[in-house]
Amino acid sequence: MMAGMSAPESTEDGRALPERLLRYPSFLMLRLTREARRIRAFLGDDGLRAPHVTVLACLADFGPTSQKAISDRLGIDASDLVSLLDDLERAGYATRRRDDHDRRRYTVVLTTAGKRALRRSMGVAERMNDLLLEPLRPEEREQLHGLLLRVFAHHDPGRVPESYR
Amino acid sequence: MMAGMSAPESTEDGRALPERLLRYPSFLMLRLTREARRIRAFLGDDGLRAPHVTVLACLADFGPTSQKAISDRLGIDASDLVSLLDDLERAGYATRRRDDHDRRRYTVVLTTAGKRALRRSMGVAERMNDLLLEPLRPEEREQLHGLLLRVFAHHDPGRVPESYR
DNA sequence: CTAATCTCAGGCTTACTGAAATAG
DNA sequence: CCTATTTCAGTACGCCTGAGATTA
Repeated sequence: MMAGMSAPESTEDGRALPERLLRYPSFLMLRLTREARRIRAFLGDDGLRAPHVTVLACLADFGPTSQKAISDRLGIDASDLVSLLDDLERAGYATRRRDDHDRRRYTVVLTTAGKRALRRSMGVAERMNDLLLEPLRPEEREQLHGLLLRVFAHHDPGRVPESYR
Repeated sequence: MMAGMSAPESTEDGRALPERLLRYPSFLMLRLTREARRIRAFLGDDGLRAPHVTVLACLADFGPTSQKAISDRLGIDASDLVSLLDDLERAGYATRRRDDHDRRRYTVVLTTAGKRALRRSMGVAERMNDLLLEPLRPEEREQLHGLLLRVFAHHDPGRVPESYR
């Protein structure tokens, strides 16, 4: 029938979200993580997703470690870590070596190619961050970051190193 | 062998995350949405998850609408909406009525029980918000909310009604 | 014998794609 | 004939549980 029948909202805008939801920072963060994922996909896929990069950063910053130690540090389940490391190993970014002192353990080591991949990924993260926080001035970005960090540190004490506030 | 062998990090703390990741608001938001989910689970499960509540709020604020209109407004895929509405209908919180003017459409209506359920859910959301933002003072919470809202409005123009900044 | 580490199988949620059925 | 709405089937991800295999 008529095309505009279902959209009498030229001013009302049929895309507005319920205000009672917009009031909650947790709701906004949920939607913004969706946006961040979209931006990251747009910037180009190097085959690495967020958890992969997290693991690479862990290996780079804290050196070769067992899978259990990675799991504890990152809060990634040990069983999920298996396939992540399979991916990284297949791509040549990390290797598993048996620990001779405790043969139950593997020692995971970052390769040279892995370091390169991490550097590239951090470049993408930087551009994504710029796009995501585009409307904020530098001091506002710092403000946002500081508030989020305080909230996070409150719920996950120990995950934020002393040196980093 | 020795129990403390794998934890020589009394000061180093084996749970610290890589600083280069903590620098990114998007990383912190990702971890905080995990925390929010945990808090919500802790507060008690009324069987409704976040998307269910979002749909209820949509119906309450904008009245009876077609599934397509809900999908467009909330950015929830139409195919995913099907099972959500199945859940809500089964719980007696919403009903589907054939649209007589366009029999392809259903008109989704919020029931009285649905309004009650929404009120309860918003109560849970309020307590979750309090727990999540515990370390922040009221004016800091307002600051955080304002910053997140501006970022969100920038990426999803039209989703934030004019009346709501 | 008990416990720790790694692995596999599988469930459940969110987000998405493609296609069928019905109706305009 | 082509399009719109709802629905279903199936994929992939993140998060979680439970259990097996190997080793301490």
